[in-house]
Amino acid sequence: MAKRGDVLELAVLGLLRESPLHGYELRKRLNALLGSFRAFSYGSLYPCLKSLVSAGLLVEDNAAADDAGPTGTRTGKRSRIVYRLTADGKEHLQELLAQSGPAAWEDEGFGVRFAFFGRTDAATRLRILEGRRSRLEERVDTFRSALSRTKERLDTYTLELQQHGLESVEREVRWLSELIDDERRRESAAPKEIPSTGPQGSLETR
Amino acid sequence: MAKRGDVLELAVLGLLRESPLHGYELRKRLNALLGSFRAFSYGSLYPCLKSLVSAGLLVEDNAAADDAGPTGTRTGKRSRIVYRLTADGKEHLQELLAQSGPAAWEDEGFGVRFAFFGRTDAATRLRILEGRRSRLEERVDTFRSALSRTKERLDTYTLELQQHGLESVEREVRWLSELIDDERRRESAAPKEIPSTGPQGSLETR
DNA sequence: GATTCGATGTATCGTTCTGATACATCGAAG
DNA sequence: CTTCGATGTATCAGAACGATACATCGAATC
Repeated sequence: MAKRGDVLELAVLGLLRESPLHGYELRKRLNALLGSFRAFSYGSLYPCLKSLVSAGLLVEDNAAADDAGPTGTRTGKRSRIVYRLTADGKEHLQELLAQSGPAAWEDEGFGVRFAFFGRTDAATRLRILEGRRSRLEERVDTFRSALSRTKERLDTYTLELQQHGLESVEREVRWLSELIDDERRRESAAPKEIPSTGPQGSLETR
Repeated sequence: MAKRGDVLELAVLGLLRESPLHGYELRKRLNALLGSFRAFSYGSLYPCLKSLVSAGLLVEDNAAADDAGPTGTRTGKRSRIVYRLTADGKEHLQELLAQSGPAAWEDEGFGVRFAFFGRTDAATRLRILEGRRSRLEERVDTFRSALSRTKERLDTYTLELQQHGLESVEREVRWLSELIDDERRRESAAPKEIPSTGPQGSLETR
């Protein structure tokens, strides 16, 4: 199925869920949000926006009323195309966020899914985190065995690179484990409802 | 200038420097070597091989003589196209490995460069490592300031994601610093020549 | 001893993505 | 008053991807 494009679609819908935005601002937030592992160009953003509009998930809105920009109040008359989420769009977003299969924990999709966990229900969050973790664990196994097989005839720098890559993934696994523990703690604290304020301040919703 | 394709080219030349290989095996080693941060498909490998052949850096070799494969001795008559580095190819590879500009320390190129550090001279290694480190340090600064600016109005999970991304880059910087220290130690131990056996066993050549 | 199956092996093709660029307006600096 | 960088929309040639087709091999399964 589709891969790359789906990620962009989800990211756009997720960002527009907060507030309507125009292309330029959208791209900035996109790359600020996912900056550590992904970047999008206009060449993919604009086509994506168009297809979302024609699918009825977004509408273009040429107004230029209020803008919570850095400084200065925007007063009208700029030629900016503001994109806004429709009801269908919101629904579609919720459907995407409710997915908890491989699409949600593979490399391409996980980051964006995680960024919008605030709109994802607890059970789905947990499933995605665990899926992601086992995915990475199997990658660790693959790497480790490949490493022990070829360790002897490997160049020093190659070896160092492999080792570092392996440790990066292991670190990722530990991170996920902590997140999973947090989720579990919160779940047992409020078995079917989201707590308004958790007892400890490590992870709480807004 | 060219970006993506250059990486593949360098990786292919670097791998073939060790021994002639056919496409399938080449791709496997490619993804084993760079697996932690990059994957190539046949759709890019074969065109790359062709262009390298027509540029005279590689020659096709339809023999099937010896093969240091996992088990079993290959005895002839398989339809495999083995690629071998020409003299021009070796020269070109050395030129590429001697580069120590931005191309060598940006995200795309660094990994491959590092993997072939065994064939790169000490001064170039050091320059690349330092370039890479300062590149990542400035990224850390960007991230950190963006984070402190938006920390308050950020979703918990988004914040967690940013934090984790930031820590990943910081870890990378520490790794590079260690490597740089090692290089410096070795350089001062043998100011213009590569030592055959270093006094401590952290990093030595083959 | 026939058959299934996964690994090996070469190759291409439609779709998607990128990097570059063009073009235009704005605010601030000099 | 003009230069410059940030903002803003948009497109295009070329590159890369994922999928797929096709074929042979070794080893199991029955």
